[in-house]
Formats: sequence, C-alpha cells, structure tokens
Amino acid sequence: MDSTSAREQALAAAREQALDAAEELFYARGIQTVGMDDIRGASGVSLKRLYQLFPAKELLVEAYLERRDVRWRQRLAEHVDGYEEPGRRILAVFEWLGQWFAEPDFRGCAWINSYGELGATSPRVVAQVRGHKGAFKDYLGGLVTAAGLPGALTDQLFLLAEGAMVTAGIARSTEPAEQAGGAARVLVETQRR
Amino acid sequence: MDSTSAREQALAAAREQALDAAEELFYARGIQTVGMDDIRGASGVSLKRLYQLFPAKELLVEAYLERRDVRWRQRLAEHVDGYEEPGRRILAVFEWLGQWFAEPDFRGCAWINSYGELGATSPRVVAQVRGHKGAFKDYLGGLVTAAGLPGALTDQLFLLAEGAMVTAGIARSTEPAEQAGGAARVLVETQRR
DNA sequence: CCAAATGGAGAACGTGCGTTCTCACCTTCG
DNA sequence: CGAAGGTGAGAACGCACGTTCTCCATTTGG
Repeated sequence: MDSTSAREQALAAAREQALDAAEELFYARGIQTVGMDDIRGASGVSLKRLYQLFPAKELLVEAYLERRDVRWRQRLAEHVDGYEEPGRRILAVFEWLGQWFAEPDFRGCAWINSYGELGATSPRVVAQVRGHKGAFKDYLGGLVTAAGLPGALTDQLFLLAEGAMVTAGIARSTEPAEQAGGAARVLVETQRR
Repeated sequence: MDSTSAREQALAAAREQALDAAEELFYARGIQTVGMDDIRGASGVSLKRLYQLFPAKELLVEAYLERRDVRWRQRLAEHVDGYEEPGRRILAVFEWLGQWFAEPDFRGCAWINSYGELGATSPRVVAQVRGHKGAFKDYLGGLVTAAGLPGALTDQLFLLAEGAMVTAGIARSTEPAEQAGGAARVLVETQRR
C-alpha cells in the first residue's frame, strides 16, 4: 500500500497548482492586488480546497515565498557549480544575476518587493524575506571563504548583488549585473594578495 | 496686495499638513494600508479639502514622494557639502546613509518600498521612483566626475548605496552603510592611479 | 446686513475582497 | 443499496476603503 493515498496525491497536486498560480500572479502584479478568487481562476483549484490547503491568504503568500526561495537558490547554485575555480565561482553569481534579469517576466526581487508591500504589516512575510536574504548571504559567504578570502568581503558582495537586483527591477535593465560583477571583480582582486 | 491671499495661505497650509501626515503614515505603514480617513485623522484636514487638494489618493502619493525626494536629496547634499576634498565627498554619501539608517523611524527606502507595493499598478509611482533614483545617481555622478574619476565608478557606487538601503531596511541595521562605504573606498582607491 | 459661496463633520455609496456558507452532486464504504 | 462525508460552483457575508453627498454653520463680498 502506498504511503500516499489517492486523496493525498490529489491534495498535493492541488497544492502545487495553487502555488504555481500564486507565484505567477503575486510576482507579476504584487500580492495585494491579487485576490484569492484570481488564484482560483488561474489554478482551477476551488476556493474550498484553497482554504483547506492554506487557511488564510497570508499562509499562501508564505508558502509561495518559501517554495520560490528553494528554487531560486537551487538555480543559482546550479549555475555556480558549472565552475571550479573559487574566484570564478564568485563572479558566476553576478553572471547568473544577469541571466535572471534578462528573463522576460523579470520584475525585480520577489522578496524585496514583498517586503515593500507587506513588511510593515505581515511578520510572516518579514520572516520569509529575512530568511531568504540570510540564506543567500550565507551562500555567498561559503563561496568567499572557499576562495580563502576574508569574511568582510561577503557583506560587500552581498550589497552589490542586492543593489543590482533592486536597480534591475526598477530600471528594467540587465546592466546592473555587469556593473556589480565588475565591482565584485575589483573587490576580490584587491583582497587576493 | 499679496500674491497670496488668506485663502491661498490656508490651502497651502492644509496641503503641508496633509503631506506631513501622508509622509509619516505612508512611510511607516505602507501606502495601501493607510486610508484617506487616516490621513484626515492625522492631519486634521477634512476629506473635502483633501480631495480638493489631491483629487485622488494616487496624486497624494505622488506628491508625498515628490516632496520627500526634494528634502532627501537636500539633506544628503548638506552633509556632503561639509567636505571639500572630492574623494572625501564621495565617502560622505555613505556616511550620511549611516546617519539616515540610524534614525529611529527608519523603515528602508521609501521609493524602493513604494515600488514594491505599487510598481506593478501605478505608473505615477513608477515615474516618481525612477525619477528619484535617477536624480540620486546623477548626484553621485557629479561627485565622481568632480573627483576626476571615471564615470563607470558611478554605477558601482550607486549599486552599493542601493544595496545598503534595502539591506538596512530589511535587516533593521546600520552596518550596511559602513560595509558599503568600505567597498566604495576600495573602488575609489583602485581608480585613483 | 443679506445673499451666496465655502468649509467641516460625517453619513452614504459602490466596490472589492477575504472568508464562509449553501446546496446539489458525487464518492466511498459498511 | 444507502447513509455519511467530501467537493465544486458560486452565492453570501462583513468589512474596509476610495470617493461623493448632505446638512448645517461660517465666512465673505457687495
């Protein structure tokens, strides 16, 4: 007998459909302007099931950010893992940012946007944003120490990456990735000796 | 006879009171969670007058961002003008960011937050945000060229400043200012010879 | 001093939306 | 087969809020 019954599979499938719709709509139009009814329409999951899976909209938002965080960091890591040399791996981060910025539906950093929208009212969203940014910074920190570089460099590279994300979102441009990458190269080189 | 009649003065005063309340509330709690009635309560300006001064909430938001932009850049320029040496003036920008981050009611960059909240729905807000960021970048550019440094440095310093603002807002910390300032110093020094 | 316009307080209107409820229709299992 | 429980479609409920309107007091200009 399966550990996952037919009913459980149906619930899991509905959950993914709901999160797919939530991600697409929330990211594209913001969270507050998307109603639960829009999620239902885009996902095909009934309101009843939606509220069964996520007892409140805030929990759906939380799950959306959580799943996106895992996937986002996974995609980044996959790109970085295409390189071996520690210094090169650091620059690969900014390279990947450029690829991300170039995606046609890019609308800035989902977490920064969510923070701007709900940072003052939703502690769960704040926790997700801090968690995501903390995880990204930790990842950067790993790359820096693997390259034998001082930890203080991590913060600087992190700020460059954050600045690039906001600016790419606001200006609808991919340039910030190269500009940040250039600055990162200089900072890394300076620390190398 | 005055070019400003008593009535005009009253209107101008009400406008300032409305904008004072709007700035305090919008910045602290976000724009969508503050109702026009909250603005009335905090400002003492009646709804009728509010709508007479700003025919729609979006226009009040626009005016709020516009006035804040002028004041923000003024405060920054005043701090920078405390220094003469061109290289020092660049670093003074990050110094001032640190002072700003340390203010008790600091809640991140008002424009980045507004963009996250309304960037997908309000073209007027988007225009204000792009305008403000453009003006800030231009100001930085002036400092860079005054120091005889290459223009490409402007973009890098801008990204550091933006990253510091977002991060200070999300993490509720003033550290990003020093971290960004440290990176800026390295970037400037590297270009100096 | 009076008519006309202005202003404030707050009710009212319309709408959007988060959340719950209704009800008819299955599915399931004894 | 038949009762019990879950499900989808969508109505319904409550509330918040942007915007407008009502009503009365006040001011203003002739």
